[in-house]
Amino acid sequence: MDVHVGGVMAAESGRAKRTTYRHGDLRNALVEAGLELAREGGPEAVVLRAATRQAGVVPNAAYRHFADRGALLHAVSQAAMARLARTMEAEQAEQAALPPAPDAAAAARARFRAVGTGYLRFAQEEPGLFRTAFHVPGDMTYAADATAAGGSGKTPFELLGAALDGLVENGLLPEDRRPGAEFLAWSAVHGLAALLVDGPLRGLLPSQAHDAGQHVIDMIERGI
Amino acid sequence: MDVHVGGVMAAESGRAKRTTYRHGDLRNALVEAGLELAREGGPEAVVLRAATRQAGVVPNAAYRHFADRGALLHAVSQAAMARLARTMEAEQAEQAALPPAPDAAAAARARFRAVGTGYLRFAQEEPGLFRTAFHVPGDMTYAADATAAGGSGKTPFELLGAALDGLVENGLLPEDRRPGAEFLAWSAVHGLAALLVDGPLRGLLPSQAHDAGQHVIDMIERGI
DNA sequence: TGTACATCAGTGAACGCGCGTTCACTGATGTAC
DNA sequence: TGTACATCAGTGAACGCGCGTTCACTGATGTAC
Repeated sequence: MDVHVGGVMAAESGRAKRTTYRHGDLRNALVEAGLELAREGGPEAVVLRAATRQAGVVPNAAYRHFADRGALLHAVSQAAMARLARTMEAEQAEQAALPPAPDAAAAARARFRAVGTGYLRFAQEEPGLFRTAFHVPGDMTYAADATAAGGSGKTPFELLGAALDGLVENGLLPEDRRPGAEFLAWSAVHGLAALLVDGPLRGLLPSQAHDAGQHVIDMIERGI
Repeated sequence: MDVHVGGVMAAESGRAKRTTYRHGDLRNALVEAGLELAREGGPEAVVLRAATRQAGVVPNAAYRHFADRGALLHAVSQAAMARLARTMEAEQAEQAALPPAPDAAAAARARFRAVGTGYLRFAQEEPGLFRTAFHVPGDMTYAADATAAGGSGKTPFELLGAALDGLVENGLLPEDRRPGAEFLAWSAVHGLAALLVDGPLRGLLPSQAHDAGQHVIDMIERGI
């Protein structure tokens, strides 16, 4: 039941064992290994030797694909950000599919709330990846960095912007309040996420965390 | 111009040089050294050997006062939290002293806003300490941990709670909105802090960051 | 007031560890003739 | 279609590093008589 990928024998789980001298897709394998490490230990756990070990390769082989450990970590961080984007997109899709077709304003509002709900869900389900996504900041705010985007080609920040635009278009947010609104919404949701992931709210049950998330999003809708 | 502290010769800056066999106040010196390390490198920089080096002592001397590196880091984290509390208290005191005596409601509101402003000021001025304060979460939410408190004996979380109580007492916050309000306010302010310290808003100028903070606090007042 | 002694804070030397990174290499792959 | 060769992905061995932690020790301090 092994799967061949360019000369790689990948057991269905655990580390790969190669049958060929060449690996074939080492760069991706290292990023994937890095994600696995980050999932459990956050950015500090993205250790070059551990990643190569998991890819079934000698440590210095990584240097064919990354300048140094920082470059690997950066790639992993971008990949984690892309996963965040995908979770947000999935949440939006789910919300859109669920109930009987509502009016356009209700749909825009649901899309906005799904942005926050998806963000929080990702933080709770994948705290290690969440922390890793935000570890190498760069400028993901403005740049449309494709490697940090989800299926729609939008980064998390761009998804939020689009949702806010939807609120304005449907008269749910006055146009003069639009500028800078992403930072207000983002701060509130990101803060709850940080408190849940790292901080003193770490012990909350998933249902409690969900409720807290809905309350925070309520506050944003009122206060934005 | 050296100052004697229990047999310790402390140069006005830099690392201490002892004249006596005994140090006299090593526990405090290690926490202080840890704070200095954390200030520049966050929690990861709180390295046992570096702290003892800075205290002018052999590495294993630390084990007279801390069970292991984690215990030292925890103490440093608590100390950082206490500094956060003091910054918030200082901000409140400043606000209270400034303008002509306003009515009680305005004072309560100013005290509330000062909680957030002080929190954000600390995050910007001392990002390393801010990250360190939140690195070992424990349960500072509920426990009145004296070592994490400021001059008033209140932890940051308790300062926020008291400010919210003040809003209720002065009719600025409906009583039925009070429960859980600290988590809404905290999330929003903490999120902006995290984005400023670690995240994509890291490059903001102090004045821009201040404006963003005031907007977030405005949102909280509206949406809470 | 003076001496003997217990306490325990800090010393000195050493350990094993995993890390990132370097070097000169080997051998599979794809291209040119 | 078959052979020679350049390319470059992965190997193997080694390095120096700072780390946390352990051990048996030494000597300053404070207390009991």
